[in-house]
Amino acid sequence: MLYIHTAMNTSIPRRIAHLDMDAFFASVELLHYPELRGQAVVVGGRSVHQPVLQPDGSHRFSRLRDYVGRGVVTTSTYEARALGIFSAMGLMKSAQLAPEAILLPANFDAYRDYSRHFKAAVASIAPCIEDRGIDEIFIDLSDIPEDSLPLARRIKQAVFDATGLTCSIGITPNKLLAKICSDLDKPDGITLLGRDEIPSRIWPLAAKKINGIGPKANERLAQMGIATIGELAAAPVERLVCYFGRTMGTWLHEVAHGIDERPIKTSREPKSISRESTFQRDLHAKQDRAELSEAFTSICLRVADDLARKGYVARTIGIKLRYADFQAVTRDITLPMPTADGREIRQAAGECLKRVPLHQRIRLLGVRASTLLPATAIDRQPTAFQTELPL
DNA sequence: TCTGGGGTCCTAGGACCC
DNA sequence: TCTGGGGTCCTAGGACCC
Repeated sequence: MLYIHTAMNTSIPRRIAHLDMDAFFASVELLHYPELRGQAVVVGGRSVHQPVLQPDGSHRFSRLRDYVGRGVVTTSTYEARALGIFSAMGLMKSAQLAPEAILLPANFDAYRDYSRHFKAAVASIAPCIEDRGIDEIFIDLSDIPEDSLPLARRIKQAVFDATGLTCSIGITPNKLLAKICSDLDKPDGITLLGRDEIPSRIWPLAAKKINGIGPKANERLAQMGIATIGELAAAPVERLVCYFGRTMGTWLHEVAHGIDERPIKTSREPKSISRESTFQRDLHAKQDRAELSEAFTSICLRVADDLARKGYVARTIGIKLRYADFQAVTRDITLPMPTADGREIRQAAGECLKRVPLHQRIRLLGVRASTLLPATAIDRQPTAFQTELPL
């Protein structure tokens, strides 16, 4: 029962790795600015704080205390984390904790480049890879005849040779445990774990270490007197179902026992493509109408551009607003025919906007395209549903 | 001076159909 | 006269992740 069916339909235990780049964005920046090594460095904010090249060839860097605006921390070096600065923290708040920390703007083109390189390096050793974003991957090592420790070392070396960057790897029987384990010995670590070690090494960990248990679920667990994964494992499944519903309750019970049979997905189709923008100041629908309208159109055109570049058309167009009080609302509309056209997207998004209250000032505006189809599959005929409609 | 941007998945109610 | 039941689509909101 501890085994899963592989593609060959034989029951062998899987060997799944999770690889996580160490402080990825910040580490890429340190490759470009090695003089910052050992310092508290923060990546984030709007790109108005580029380092300035001095006449003597050195760089003048912005400090956190100089930042003004609505940015958040994207990544920070381990030195900055030691000062209490973590991802998603407001920059203005982090400036209070570490005013002298160096602030660098995010350079996503460079990170994407390094991302491709580290993934290619891993693929040269282990090709069965699931993308988990720019800085992490799952790898199915089941079919590779090499012991886990030397294999992990070889993968880490390949990543370092290709990028100059370190990563941390967890190797376990499934994705859930691998994700937990890659975080246990960071940075530059390797963690191997077998099923028999779940009680001793997983159960003492906080429940929120499980991917999928966020702040809300953690708070509800705390109300039940559950803080660790072990306490979650000891809870009767009926009690969890009672608190969280059937789906979430049974899932919590399973993951606490280290059960996770999700396969490695080596490719997937996108479900939605979206763009959003937080304004530097909150805008009013009437007083700032021109500014708002221009931003709205620009966002729609960017979505259209993204659709075209990626080769998709969308049947559903939606908007997202965040008001000054941070409350968010969404509206969407499904079109009779899929589109990737900027004007049609702007038109549909405009219809959505009419259905939203606009007395409060607006902090954020976003546009989303969903129900995607490959552009090649479409000759812009009405869908079957439409053609069958009686006149 | 709080709180980015790009995603996925789940829930839930109503419409609509058989 | 207390009036099914299941399936799918559409819409809105929210939790969560990187």
